[in-house]
Amino acid sequence: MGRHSCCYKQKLRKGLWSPEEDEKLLKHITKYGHGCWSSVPKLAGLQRCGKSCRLRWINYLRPDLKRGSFSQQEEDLIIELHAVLGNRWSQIAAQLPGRTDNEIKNLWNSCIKKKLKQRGIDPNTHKPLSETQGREDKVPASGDKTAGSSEPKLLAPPSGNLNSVVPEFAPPAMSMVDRSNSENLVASTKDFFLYRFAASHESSSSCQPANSMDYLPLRNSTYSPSSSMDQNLPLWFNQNSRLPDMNPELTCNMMMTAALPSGSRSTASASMGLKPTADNSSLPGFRYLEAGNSSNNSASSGNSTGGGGIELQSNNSIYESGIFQWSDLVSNRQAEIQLGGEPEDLKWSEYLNGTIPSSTDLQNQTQLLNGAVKEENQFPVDGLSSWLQPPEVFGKDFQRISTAFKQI
DNA sequence: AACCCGTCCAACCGCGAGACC
DNA sequence: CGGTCTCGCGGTTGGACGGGT
Repeated sequence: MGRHSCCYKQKLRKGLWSPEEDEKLLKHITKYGHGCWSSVPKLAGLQRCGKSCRLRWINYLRPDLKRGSFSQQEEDLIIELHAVLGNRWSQIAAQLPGRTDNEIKNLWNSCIKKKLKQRGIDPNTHKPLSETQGREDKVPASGDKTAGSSEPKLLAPPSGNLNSVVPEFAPPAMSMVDRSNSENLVASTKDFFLYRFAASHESSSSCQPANSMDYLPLRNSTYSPSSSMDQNLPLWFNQNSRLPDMNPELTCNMMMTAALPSGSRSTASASMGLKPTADNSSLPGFRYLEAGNSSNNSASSGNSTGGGGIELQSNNSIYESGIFQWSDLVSNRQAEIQLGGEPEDLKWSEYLNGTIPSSTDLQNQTQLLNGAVKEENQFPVDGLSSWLQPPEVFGKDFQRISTAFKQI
């Protein structure tokens, strides 16, 4: 390990990028892709290190970047995600389409922190300042990577009262599976995080990882203004990720029931090998799911309202029990989603497909849900997929959560 | 006009992790 | 199995900018 080799090289430019440099980099990457970043500057004729080129591309030149100030919805989402994820800016950024981790980090440090403090909330713990002031001197200095806010909330909820952080959260776990009391305590907290992941990933209508095209936004509010809530709930799973050491059935049930409204329930298999393709990525109501690897599964078409969602087969649906009220859960989100950025949504679709989704997509969706799901690691999007790499957001986080709860 | 100061943000730095040899 | 390379992440820095004096 050690320092990046490029750091030793001489005669490399540093500092702000000139328009000419931007143009060179942009032309090179759009034409050839980045491949190995260390070779990019040489091939592009830039006096920069590969690291610098990568950063410039990710933070500035990438075509899917959203420009302009953050909306209130985006800020709220950042705060919520930070409460759960801590300073994992890249993962927070993955929930905010077109935004970079750097951008979000800057926003947090320069703006959101202040706002939270003005509201009497500790930005590190998301608790009222009055609660945390006594312990303020014990907060590790920034730079201590082993502590602070970067990993604080996986072993314990951000506050004693989950609802204080996620007001709409209603722990569904107790009614879902018959567990012992001790298990319930762990499971309810675990459910909270699983729920938070599902919820946070459906929380934005433009739920699209910022730096990847391997995860497509499964949203249709853009295309179907009168769509019901279920259509607005994209759910993301890394097709490469699994949920190690967790009961897959329970996990799947929780994830899916938390993510889908009762009105949209149809059945699908516990093994969601469904992956986004250029064709299905923009399908209304279609959700990209993967929760495991079991074999005896099939997806079936949904006859749900407004385009159909899919849900894991569940013997213990919390919806059927009537305990978990979807409408309460999603009401805030729905408002957010419907207020969400239409231009960006359209941009994504156009960007990926070159067209705006038509009604034929609905037919495609049905076909897909009937089992004609094509497995693809990278869907072809006119070469774009070759230089946009998938994040490991879910794989890492589920593993972290799983590990964390194993320790409880 | 000149200076100071605070804010914002692009870019850099150092490190961990994984791939590869 | 250890060394090297590459990538990606999070923390930090420094310059541009704007407002106040």
